Amino acid sequence: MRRDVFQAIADPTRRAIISLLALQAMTPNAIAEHFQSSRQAVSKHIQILSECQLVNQKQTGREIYYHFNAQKMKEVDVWMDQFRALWETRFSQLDNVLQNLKNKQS
Amino acid sequence: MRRDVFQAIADPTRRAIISLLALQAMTPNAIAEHFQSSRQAVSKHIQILSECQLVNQKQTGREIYYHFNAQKMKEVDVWMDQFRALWETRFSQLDNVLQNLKNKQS
DNA sequence: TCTTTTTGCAACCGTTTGATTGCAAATATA
DNA sequence: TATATTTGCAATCAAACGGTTGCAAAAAGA
Repeated sequence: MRRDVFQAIADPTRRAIISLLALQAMTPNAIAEHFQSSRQAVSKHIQILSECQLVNQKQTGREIYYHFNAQKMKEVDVWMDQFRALWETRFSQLDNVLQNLKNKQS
Repeated sequence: MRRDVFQAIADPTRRAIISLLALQAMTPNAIAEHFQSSRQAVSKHIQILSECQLVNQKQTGREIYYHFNAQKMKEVDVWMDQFRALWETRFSQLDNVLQNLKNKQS
C-alpha cells in the first residue's frame, strides 16, 4: 500500500478533490455532489488523501469536515526544485529558441 | 491507459530515472545499471515517460539517448500554483503557529 | 560472414487500483 | 421512540500496473 503524495495526486479525481478543499473545507457528501461517481468512491479517494496527510478531518457531530493540508503538498514542490533551474535560466530559454528553430527547419 | 505527467511521476523508479536524465542524457542500458530490476522493466518505465513527453529520444547508431524535457515537468508546477499561496503567505504561517499551539494544548 | 551488443516488443503473472453494491454505526430530527 | 441522515467499512469485479522471460531486429566489431 503505497501512500505518498505523488501517488495521491496521480488520480485526476483526487486532484479535483484537493482543488475543492484548498478553497474550502467540506464534508464527504458535499464533495461527492461535485462528481458523477458514487459517494463511496469519493470517500475512498478522501481516505487515500487522508492516509498521506494531504487532508485533515475535523468532526462536528455526525459531519466530518475535511481540510486541505498545504504543507504536505509542499513536498512535491521540494522535489521539483531540482528541475526548476532548467526552465527558469536564460540558458534553457535560449535552448528552447534554438530547438524551435531546428524543429521549423526539419 | 492514463499517460499524463502526474501518473508518470507517481512511481518512485520513474522519479529516479527522471532525476538521472535531468543531469545527463543516457541510453536505456546506462539507466538500467542504476537499478536492480531488469533492463526491460526500466525500458517500460522509459516508454511511459516518453509517451507523456517527459523525455525525448535521440538515436545515434544503435544507441538511443533519452533527454529530459523540463518544459513538460512545468505542467506540474503550473498546477501547484493554486496551492503555493497557501504556504507562502504570512497568513498561512500564522495559521501554522496557531495550529501548533493548539496541538500542544490538546 | 559470424558474433556480439543494444534495443524494443510480446506474452505472461501476481498485485494494486478505482469503481460498484450492500450494510452497519452514530447522530440528528419528528 | 421511530425515522432519516451522514459516514465508514467489507465484499466484489474488471482493468491497469509493474515486474519477469523470451525473442527478433538493427547496428557494430572480429
